[in-house]
Amino acid sequence: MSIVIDIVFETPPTLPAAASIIIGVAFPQRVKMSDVARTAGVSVATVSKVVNGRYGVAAATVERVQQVISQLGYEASLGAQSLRSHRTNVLGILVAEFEPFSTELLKGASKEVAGTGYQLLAYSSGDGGGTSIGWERRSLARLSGTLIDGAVIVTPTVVETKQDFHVVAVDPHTGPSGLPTIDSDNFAGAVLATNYLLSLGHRRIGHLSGRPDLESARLREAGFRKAMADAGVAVDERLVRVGGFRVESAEAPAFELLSLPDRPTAVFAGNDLSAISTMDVARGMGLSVPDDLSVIGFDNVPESALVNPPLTTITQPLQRMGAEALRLLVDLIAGVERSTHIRLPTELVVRSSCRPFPPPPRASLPLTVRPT
Amino acid sequence: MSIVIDIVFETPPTLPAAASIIIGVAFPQRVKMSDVARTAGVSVATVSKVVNGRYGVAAATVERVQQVISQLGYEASLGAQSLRSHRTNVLGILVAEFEPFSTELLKGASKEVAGTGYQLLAYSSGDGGGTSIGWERRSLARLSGTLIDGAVIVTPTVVETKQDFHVVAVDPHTGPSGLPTIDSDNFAGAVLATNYLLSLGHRRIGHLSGRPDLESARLREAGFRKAMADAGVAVDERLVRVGGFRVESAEAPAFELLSLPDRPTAVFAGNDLSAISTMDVARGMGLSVPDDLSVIGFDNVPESALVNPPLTTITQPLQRMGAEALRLLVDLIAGVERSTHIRLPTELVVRSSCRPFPPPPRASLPLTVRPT
DNA sequence: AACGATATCGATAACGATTGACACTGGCCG
DNA sequence: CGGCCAGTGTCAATCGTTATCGATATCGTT
Repeated sequence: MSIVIDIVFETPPTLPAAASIIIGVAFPQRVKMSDVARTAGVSVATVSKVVNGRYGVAAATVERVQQVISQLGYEASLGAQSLRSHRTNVLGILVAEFEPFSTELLKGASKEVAGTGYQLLAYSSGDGGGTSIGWERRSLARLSGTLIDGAVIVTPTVVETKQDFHVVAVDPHTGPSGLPTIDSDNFAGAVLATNYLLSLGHRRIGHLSGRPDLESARLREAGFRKAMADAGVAVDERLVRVGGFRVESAEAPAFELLSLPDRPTAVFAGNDLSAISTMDVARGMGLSVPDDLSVIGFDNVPESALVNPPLTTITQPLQRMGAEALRLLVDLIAGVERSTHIRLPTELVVRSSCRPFPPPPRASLPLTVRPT
Repeated sequence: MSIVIDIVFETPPTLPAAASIIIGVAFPQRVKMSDVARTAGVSVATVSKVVNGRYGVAAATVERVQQVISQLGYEASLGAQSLRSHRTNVLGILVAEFEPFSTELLKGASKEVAGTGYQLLAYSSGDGGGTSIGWERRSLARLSGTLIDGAVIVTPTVVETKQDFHVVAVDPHTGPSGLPTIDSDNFAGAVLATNYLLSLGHRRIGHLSGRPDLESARLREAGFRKAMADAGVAVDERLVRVGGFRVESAEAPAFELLSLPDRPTAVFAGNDLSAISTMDVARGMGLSVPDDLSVIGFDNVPESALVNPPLTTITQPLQRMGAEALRLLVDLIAGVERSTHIRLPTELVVRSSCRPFPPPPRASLPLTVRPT
């Protein structure tokens, strides 16, 4: 009758048939190379040769072994394989936790990895709160040498380099020195953000800085100060606090900032998460964003467009950064000679979380009604 | 002078000092258990006992070994460890690729994993295009038994269960049968979406269905048909096409749909990515969304709010689904008796990609100007 | 027919960590 | 003073896979 009805009714006889064979019956145990060897009547060494396509196996044997492999659904154990051969064709992305920033990088890397022959393994140390430094080193120690052929590390603060193991850092501690690095122009972006607030008339501008151990956080604060100085506006140091780049860690300093007797009229948050946190805190204090307080963020994670009001922010091309990091890593492993530091540009994205100061006379509604 | 200035200037003497010791000098090689043993003057077996906190080591020896471990920065190789002990305290999330849907689940799972003692490993088979079925089985075969203690599989179509290995499926092929499953109320959500378009006056409504092998896609189409039938509107089968849940795979069918002589006035896309794709195609054909075409999606991935115009869609609580999946997996491993199927609710999120049909007379601007 | 040159395949030793079995060291008691 | 026991620590086997190298079979050549 209809194509789609057909699909709905035709699928069961095919797919579930295969599924029912497989579910819980066929391979109750993991099938290993020795199973394949026994079934095919050869030794595990021969199976290994077939799997890795090495020389010295008769065509007929290759055929038979491959038959058995696909029949039994054999797949090499990543753990055992890497333990022995130190080559897995898997690349790692090491993050402290999966938050918007790192998942955007992940999306970019995932697109880039297609066609390279590598697979992607993202590993979270589970150290979200940043309670212990050195998660990068620990994760790297656990996975490198075995399991992965190279790694992209997101916002590392301490990194060691090892022999024969390639690492690319995204937004690291030490800035563009030492490790191959991908970052964006944090300084210019911060100047952009601050100048935007200044151009709206704000003078009492607060800043929630990021984790002080990250180069990007320092550059953003430096850009903020530079723009303020160039505009001839003195920075009130009470308006500069450590926000820590996370929603939870930004709450207290944001509250302090907004509790000041002469609170800022605008806040440049070190990243989008702390900006979102600031907006929440402001709302909780009965302040309206942007009417009572302008807020600008940094990063342009997707979440920044989802909040109310949508956040004005500085965009860095996160997915592209992830893709560039992956490409750089692949090139390093392949031994390609190339530049090992890539800095991508930042841009201002105007949404709705900032208003001029002092506010224009509210004639009707702040939105200008355009004539037909 | 100020706290922040202090931090900025005080950090260099401390952190980089530590970094410079570590970078490229201290541990050129991976440090393994035998290194620790040699340095501490004991055997590897003793080191293993200390690491795993087993009985039979003198307090003084424990102390000394731990000293050496932290001094050398030893960390057990995940590969070797799992190969032998079959217990790693790492849980896997298996996805075909890292796109908005799976990364949202990842965020939710990442939050939930904190405090459970597990770490998270996300593995992408790299099979983005869905070219080969069975990526779930292959990934599972590669990682289970070794490396991970349990897995969350995202949108699997074929799954086998193994002994002593726990798997939770998110949005699977077979619906809530067989595996422990997390999904959302796809049918109700689709009815919601379709009724919304109907309530706006649309009658020629197209549908871009999802991957026909996913239960969620079938339920969404079924909900669409049910709502249409209940409203007494016949479904024009030429307006129902397979969109495949991905941006690229939706382009051709979207183009076909919009090229019809009597094209639909509204499209219910199977998910947000194909909705976004539809909007792109429409723009490319000179059609305005929502003036010439209303589009509604499904999922409410963050990207849906970023497009222009922001997409009206059905929200499913993706992060919560990821969190629930992880919690279910942890409970299963711990042997907790509990319900193994969780269905979460869906809701309509109205943004700007849908308009009434026929359009209201355009007096001035479509936005009503509210009196002061 | 006898020989060596290939082709094919299998036994074996790692890789790094875990673990049960076992050997050593004292101290203490009979 | 010998023996026994508790307390420590080491040996060796093992997980699943790969690399080396030796063993066997096959074949052509003279």
